[in-house]
Amino acid sequence: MSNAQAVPVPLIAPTRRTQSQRKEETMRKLFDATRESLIEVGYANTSVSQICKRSGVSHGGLFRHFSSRIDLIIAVAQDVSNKLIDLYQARFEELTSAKDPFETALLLLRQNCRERDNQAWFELLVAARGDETLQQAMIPIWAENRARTLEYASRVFPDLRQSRPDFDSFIESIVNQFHGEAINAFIFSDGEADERRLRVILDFVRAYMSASIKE
Amino acid sequence: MSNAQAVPVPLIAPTRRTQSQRKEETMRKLFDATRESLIEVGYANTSVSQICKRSGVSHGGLFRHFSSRIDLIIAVAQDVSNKLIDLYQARFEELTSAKDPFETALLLLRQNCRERDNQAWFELLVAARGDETLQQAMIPIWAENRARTLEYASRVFPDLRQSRPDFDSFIESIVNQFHGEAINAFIFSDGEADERRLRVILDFVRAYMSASIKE
DNA sequence: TAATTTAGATTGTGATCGTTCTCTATCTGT
DNA sequence: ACAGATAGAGAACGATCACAATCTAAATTA
Repeated sequence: MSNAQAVPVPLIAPTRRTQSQRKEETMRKLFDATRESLIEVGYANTSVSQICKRSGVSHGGLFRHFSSRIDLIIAVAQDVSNKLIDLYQARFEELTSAKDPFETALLLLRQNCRERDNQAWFELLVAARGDETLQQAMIPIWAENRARTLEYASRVFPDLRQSRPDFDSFIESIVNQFHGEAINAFIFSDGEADERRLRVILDFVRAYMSASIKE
Repeated sequence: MSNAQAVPVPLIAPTRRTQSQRKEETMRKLFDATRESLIEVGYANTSVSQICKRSGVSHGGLFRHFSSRIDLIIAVAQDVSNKLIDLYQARFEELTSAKDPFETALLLLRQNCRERDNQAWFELLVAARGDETLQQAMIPIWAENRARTLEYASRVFPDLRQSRPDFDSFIESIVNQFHGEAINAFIFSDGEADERRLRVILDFVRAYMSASIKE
């Protein structure tokens, strides 16, 4: 006992944080763990225990901040949507200075739809069918996601958006195509077939553009 | 007790059936109940109890014919795929005598993607990500579904298929678009926006056709 | 018709589900 | 420094999960 208590500094750093810091940090852990769980094991296997195990947060910790599992899921849906929108924005902002904006835009759009977080997004879209509460909560989140996507697209091609009343439908049909491709990729992905389809769609885009110039 | 046993005919018809008839009938009940459950309450809620309740078959009856829940799910996946393919075929066979085959084909294709069974199909596609066994089983089923779809499309437009090497990619990109539309419809459906997109795609199809004639 | 096999119903089992409860640790206002 | 409030840990709850074991009904074979 000669040198005991000589240095009272605890080995585990106390890391003094405010209550709101503590709260936000564990909520962030829960968000990340839930999103990862949705991506890796799917909605059906994203249980409370699964989330707690991945986040390192206890059941008690989880239910302090969320009154139910579905409440957390909904919060994660909003978070995932925000992340995806931010990615859209960041990439499309770069795009304004691209050489071949049409092809580059198409590639970036596809890249976004193949994003890791997009898998969580699809899990939530499909799961919403089976859960009335989730579905109701998803409607505004989904609407915002859709609107912001169109917003950035029209920011890249302002003239086109001006001259063509069907511009939004045009963009959405392309996005839908990549979404369908992403769903099928859940089962099997054929890179070459993807490339061939991209060329077909690029023809489609160019035809749409040239038709616009004609008018 | 005067007239008791006078007529030994049981009130509940005995309906004498062979063993294989009995077997097939309950398996059909299980298939239908599972498909309906997938559509109505989603994959996450399609439990063994749920299936038994809907089909009127007991747990014991279910596990006599399927060694596990996932075995039944896989069999249902094959069944749903077959139903969808049969629908494709039936509708496209009618199509060969249509006036405006392009627009009619597009409408029928969209109709197929909006089919009730297609919701079960998407549930299975997405759920397969979270279940290695299901995913492995889905690969050949999915591949067959994809191949047969292309087969019927090329049967309707044999000349186009001949002259254009990218015909398959062309068809698949359109199918993908409708699939993406169907996924979004899980949350919210905007009929007018769907119509506007259909017109855009119809322009796309016509452009593809006229480009073909040019060559 | 008797023996055997197959179909199907019922009940039970251990694991896991979402949620609640109790208790301790940490932070905040005084 | 002390009291009150908030954050988080962990055990326990009833319900439900996939599945197994046991048993009865029906069809087949002899």
